[in-house]
Amino acid sequence: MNSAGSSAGSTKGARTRLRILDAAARVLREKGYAATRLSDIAEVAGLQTGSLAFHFPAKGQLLDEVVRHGLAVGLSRVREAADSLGPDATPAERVTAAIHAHLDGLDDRNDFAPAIVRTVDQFPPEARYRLRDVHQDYVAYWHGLLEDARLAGAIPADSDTALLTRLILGAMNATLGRNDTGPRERLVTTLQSMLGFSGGT
Amino acid sequence: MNSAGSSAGSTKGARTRLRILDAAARVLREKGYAATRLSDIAEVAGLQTGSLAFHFPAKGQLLDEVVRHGLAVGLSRVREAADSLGPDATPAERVTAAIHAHLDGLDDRNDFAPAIVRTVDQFPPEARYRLRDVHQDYVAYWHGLLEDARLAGAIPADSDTALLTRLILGAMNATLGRNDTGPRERLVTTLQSMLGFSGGT
DNA sequence: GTCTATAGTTGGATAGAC
DNA sequence: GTCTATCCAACTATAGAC
Repeated sequence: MNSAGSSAGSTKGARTRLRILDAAARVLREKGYAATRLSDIAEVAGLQTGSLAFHFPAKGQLLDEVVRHGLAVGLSRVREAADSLGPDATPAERVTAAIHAHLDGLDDRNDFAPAIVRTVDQFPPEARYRLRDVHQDYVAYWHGLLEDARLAGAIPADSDTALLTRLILGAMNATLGRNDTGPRERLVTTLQSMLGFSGGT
Repeated sequence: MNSAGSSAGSTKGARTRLRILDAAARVLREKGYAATRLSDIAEVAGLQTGSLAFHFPAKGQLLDEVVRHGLAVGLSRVREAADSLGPDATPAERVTAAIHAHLDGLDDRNDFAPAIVRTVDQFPPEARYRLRDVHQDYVAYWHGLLEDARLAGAIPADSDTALLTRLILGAMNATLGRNDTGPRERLVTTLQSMLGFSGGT
């Protein structure tokens, strides 16, 4: 989820805009919402502070856009990972692929997902309200995956998949920035067992 | 975890200090680290901004103290809940009691635990470093509970309890501020099943 | 489209009266 | 132990040249 930029066919302005978003995600991840200064973003993006105003009217809108962009990219990555398995894949396999994709997004080399996980709760209430739809889209997609798995018998029939969705996302996000979560496979296995997986990697 | 104050036998200064901590926890919970102004804390505590300096030399130290105090109280609550079951209780019962206590702390009527969960990641790096011990104490106590449960056969023998501790704490903390997690009993049951509980409430 | 320069705020810290 | 008053640094936003 790094590199919002580098789309080839864009205008210069569009490319700069994406460079600013990349920079903002990085600063946001490192400093948090209120401590993120436009001057920091400008420096990382290689511009002067005043120049940001041409692309984004205010700090709030810029940071909103980081969340929108990050969640949109994140959802498309997860969706692609689950869908690319082809029509013969089991729901359990799709969930596992989604877990891998989500964990990949949280990787320390990325900026957007870590920035969002660490700082959504710091956004001012009005901003959180504006952004609730994109959040809901992400959660809803996961809920669909788990509900499919439940209906297919991969996880217990009496599972509350809406609740389970919240909890498993919380569990995954709690691994952010920890160096003590061990190897990826062990982590994925543990998450599967938390979901009540029976068979079917 | 509200009300750091109201200890009877304290001096006036000590009581004021606790009133300031209560106020700081509330503001911190609502606004996040950097957006928390000393003037807000002072207003909630019923003092003038300048008066805070008498009790805490700087904003950073005041907010550090919120985390220390909150985690110390939280740990003692969890410990008490698990220990008060008496010597005949099973490890699984102790874990369940601890889950209840942790969830109680996250309740919206409290300030300290929600403030800490929402904002630790916003503290400046030096502060997080200073606070790592108190965090570690909390996590270590939970790890001990889960390891006891594992050895007693209440959760699968091949569980990585260190990892499981991180994940289950993350799952519980992810319920903070959500209104859609349903009734408490369902939540606890789901968490138990995520731990791989077999029998023994 | 990006720069420099500045206006206008805000907020943490401090000094000294009471 | 708390108040008032003030200083000073930091930062967003904007205006206007290039």
